Amino acid sequence: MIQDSHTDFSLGEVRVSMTPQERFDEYLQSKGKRTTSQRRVLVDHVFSRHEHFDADELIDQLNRKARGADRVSRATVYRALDELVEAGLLRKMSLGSRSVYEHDYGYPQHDHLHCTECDELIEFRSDELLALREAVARGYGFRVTGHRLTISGVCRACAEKRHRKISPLDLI
Amino acid sequence: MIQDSHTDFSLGEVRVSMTPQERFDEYLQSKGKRTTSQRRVLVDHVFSRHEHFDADELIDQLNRKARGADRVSRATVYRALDELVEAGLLRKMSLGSRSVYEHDYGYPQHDHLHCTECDELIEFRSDELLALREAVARGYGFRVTGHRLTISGVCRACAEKRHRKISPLDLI
DNA sequence: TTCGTTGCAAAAGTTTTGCAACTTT
DNA sequence: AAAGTTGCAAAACTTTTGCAACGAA
Repeated sequence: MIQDSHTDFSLGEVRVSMTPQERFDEYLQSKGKRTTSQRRVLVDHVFSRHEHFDADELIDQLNRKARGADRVSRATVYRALDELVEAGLLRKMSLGSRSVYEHDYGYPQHDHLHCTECDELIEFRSDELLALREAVARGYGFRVTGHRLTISGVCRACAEKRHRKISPLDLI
Repeated sequence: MIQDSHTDFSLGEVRVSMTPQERFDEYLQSKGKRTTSQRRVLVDHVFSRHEHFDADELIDQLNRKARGADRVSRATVYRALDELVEAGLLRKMSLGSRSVYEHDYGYPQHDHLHCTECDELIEFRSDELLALREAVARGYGFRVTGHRLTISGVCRACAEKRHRKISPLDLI
């Protein structure tokens, strides 16, 4: 996970010159905040996989992993997630009642297909969309800082599951 | 607000042949539900203006309007909002901690520019986006049912406000 | 009369916060 | 030592729900 900082570091596709840990430390320093074992454990865990997660899942995973000395409390997780978002390491989105987080640092800009049956999030990239958002914004004198597109529907797997359950005759 | 049902009814741009009230009644009937004074008051109020609103705002407005006999309780407002969404009259989105609602029935498909300073929502339409979403989905064998795009940034008014406060010299 | 509806208050679910004890710098 | 951080429990918020009284069909 942690590498010599002179080497480029790859998470997904974008190459960056610091590990998430290093980048977070930098953020903390710049804010007069401190590097603690809780923050280290949390960042390490969050960037060891590239899945979407919510606060509750993260809390569970951390508790299962480290029941001992460096447990991270619920409150601390929420506080750290806010910091990671502010530091630009994570992106937050609301997908249901809970907020969902995903990697931002070292990960390319993308949007999502959201399957409303199984809740899976499929990522996709579209440069056209970036052009479109600029074109729209220009028309309103709007200064864009970002966007979020979620296309909802049914993923291939769930569509197939349905077909197996519903006989073709039922569809007439 | 209420018109002869043989006349077309216009809310925004799309012409429909029933008032929201009529359409809601139809939905209620089809579900074996009943037309009550609370539901009438609520639908009437919601479709008397074309703004985005959340449950709390709506409850306040209704209480201010009708303090007397046909008050609508908090619980009933939440229950009715769910029904209006299911009936296709309203669309629900989560923009912060609260859910925000907007007209769906009789109103054209659109997306939003969201100003992060003043929270204003500016609506826009883009046919290109509809094409884009189909193209993307096709690539994943995904069956689209809808989408939501929110472009965030700073609206013209807020950008100007900033300029007035910050002298050009500060920007160097 | 039957059965859906309402209002209330309590409950639920997620996130935030006050505070005393504890760590990092 | 000074100042930020943690964990806990309580609080804050939004939304949902059980239930008895009420109202529509």
